[in-house]
Amino acid sequence: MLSALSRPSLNHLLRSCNDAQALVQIHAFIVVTGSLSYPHSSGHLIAAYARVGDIVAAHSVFRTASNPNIFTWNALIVAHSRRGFPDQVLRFYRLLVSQGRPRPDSSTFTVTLKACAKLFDFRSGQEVVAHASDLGYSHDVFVCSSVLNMYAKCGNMNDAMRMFDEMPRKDIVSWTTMITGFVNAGNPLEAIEVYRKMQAEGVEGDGIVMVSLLQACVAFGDMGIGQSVHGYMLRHHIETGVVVETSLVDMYAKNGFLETAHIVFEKMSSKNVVSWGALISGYAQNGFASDALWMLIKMQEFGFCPDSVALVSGILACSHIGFLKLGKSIHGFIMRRFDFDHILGTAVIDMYSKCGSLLSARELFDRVCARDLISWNTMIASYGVHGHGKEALLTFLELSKTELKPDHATFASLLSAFSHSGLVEEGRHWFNLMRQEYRIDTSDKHYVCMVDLLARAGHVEEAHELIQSMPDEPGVAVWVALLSGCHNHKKLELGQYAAGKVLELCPDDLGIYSLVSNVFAVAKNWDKVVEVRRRMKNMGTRKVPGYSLVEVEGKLHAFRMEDRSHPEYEKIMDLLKRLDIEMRKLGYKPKTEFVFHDLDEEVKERMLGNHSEKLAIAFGLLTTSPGTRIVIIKNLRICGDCHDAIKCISEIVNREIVVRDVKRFHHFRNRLCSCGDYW
DNA sequence: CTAGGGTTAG
Repeated sequence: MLSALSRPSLNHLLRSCNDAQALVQIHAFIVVTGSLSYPHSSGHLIAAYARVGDIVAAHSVFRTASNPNIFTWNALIVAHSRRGFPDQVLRFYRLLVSQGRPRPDSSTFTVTLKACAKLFDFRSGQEVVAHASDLGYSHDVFVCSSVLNMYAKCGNMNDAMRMFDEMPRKDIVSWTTMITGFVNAGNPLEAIEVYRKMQAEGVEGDGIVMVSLLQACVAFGDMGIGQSVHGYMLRHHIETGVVVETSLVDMYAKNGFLETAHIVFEKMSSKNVVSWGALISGYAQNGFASDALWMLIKMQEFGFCPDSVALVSGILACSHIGFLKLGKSIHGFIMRRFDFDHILGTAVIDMYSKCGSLLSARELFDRVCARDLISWNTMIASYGVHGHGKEALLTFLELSKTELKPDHATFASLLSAFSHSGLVEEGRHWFNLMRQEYRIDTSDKHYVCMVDLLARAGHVEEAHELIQSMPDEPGVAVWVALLSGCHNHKKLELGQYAAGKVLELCPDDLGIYSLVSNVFAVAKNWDKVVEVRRRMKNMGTRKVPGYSLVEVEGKLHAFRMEDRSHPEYEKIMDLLKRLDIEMRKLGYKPKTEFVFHDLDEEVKERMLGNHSEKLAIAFGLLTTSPGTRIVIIKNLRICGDCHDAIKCISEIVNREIVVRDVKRFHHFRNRLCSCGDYW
């Protein structure tokens, strides 16, 4: 004969049970001894089943409970909340309310309000708030901070603030709710302001508050505040866990301090996939592709399976360096393990496009069901950078047939596609429609596209008039667009005016200075030429070294200008020498004006011949079979001489050559180039 | 006697 346990010891047993099998036995024991009728015991049993992940068993206990009290109900509702089923929380809350008994208590309301917040369901939230206040919970700190959070998550910071001000007692949770609310509303200044008030009232921040503050620093883009938060945490011995430390890693990474981010990461007491994801995305977003990919491998060596965030960052890194082979294999990994969501799908589409495989990008775009506006924008932009303006427009028209509404980014991509393809009429037409029909505010970006489009086609006066009609002060890119158009069409007067504007705005791109200097040189304005040259010399230290990447048999090969370190250097130079002879027969003349040093013509020619893209192409020709297409990824803008040279090379060797520079793709096939002049 | 605030991505 079994004897029943006392109520406290039974409840204690249930609370400490974390093993599914043991729980089943305890359950059987409870049933046999008839202890289920103890108050709270069925609640504890439900909670225990929820803890071990058996929501079905939790349900059945609830159903068989003879007289469920509020504790039993709460146990079931909390079980759904913990397992991430906010809609079920709401469902059982409504069921409870419709029965009229037992009376919901403070916990019922807090959990339900949290569910509304998660679902961004403001209407249900208001319903719950009304009910809670009817039952006299308007001053309950727990209920109040849940209401604050519900308002904040539903984007209603005004109501949240009003209620917060009226709260007689505030605790650390209600303060934090307001701080994070403002951070998420994109108002980091207000968030920091609330924190200051909290401090002034003598409430000391905890780890969670620090997380919010670090996020505020990221949103604010202020490294100084971030570091002082870190310092404060150390001085005040604020308890840190994975989440807090991950936020620190993220803060340093997003501000571009990858070394510090890595040190903090290494020192973490424990790490999880999110910590890895924060560091990897930091590397990927700051252009440190190889570090991102290295850490993606490392995390697996440490036993972590990459989540979609880490994979998206890996994909992003591949896009950066044109690593198609690895991008493809990550794509495969995703297909085996995940369903495509919007973000994964868009990242992979973008990767194919950026690695030169526009067709694969489109194919995936058509196959993936998870498409949102950003996916469409990405596809339109992909056509644009590849110089397929017509297809960009067709895709835009397809988008128009969906429920999605094109935004400023859609039009930026579309207009840019027109400008890269020389579709002047379309550009004018859609620019006007954008403003008049779609009511989208024009930004600097849109003007850059339009000025570029018009000026490139020779309509420099119209482009200038457009600039003069701009509501805000035009940025340097707008003037550069006008300048390059004037340069191409030998409009010297306006060109020099635009050049002056460009110089005023101090761009940090050497290529732009060379364009400026060129315009003055053509106009025989030698004083200005000398001045520009002097400024170029002064910024020599800020020069980014140029490099080109080419993928051969799944391996990336990097070349820098005059890079003699490559084992095949002799063969590469030999091939380039032989090509040079053929190129000259086709009328190629080295454009020595693209060497910005005062040197002999002969030396300049030799320097041009050593440009990284030429080395990479020669290596590609030597190592791939005839007829294969060669894709080059360049970190700077392709130079005008290389542009001419590659046109000829493509014809001589009968290969399709694709060069991606910072702005767009240049497709070369048999002396045709999809983008006209190199600018 | 439980419940409310927190980390990474296109």
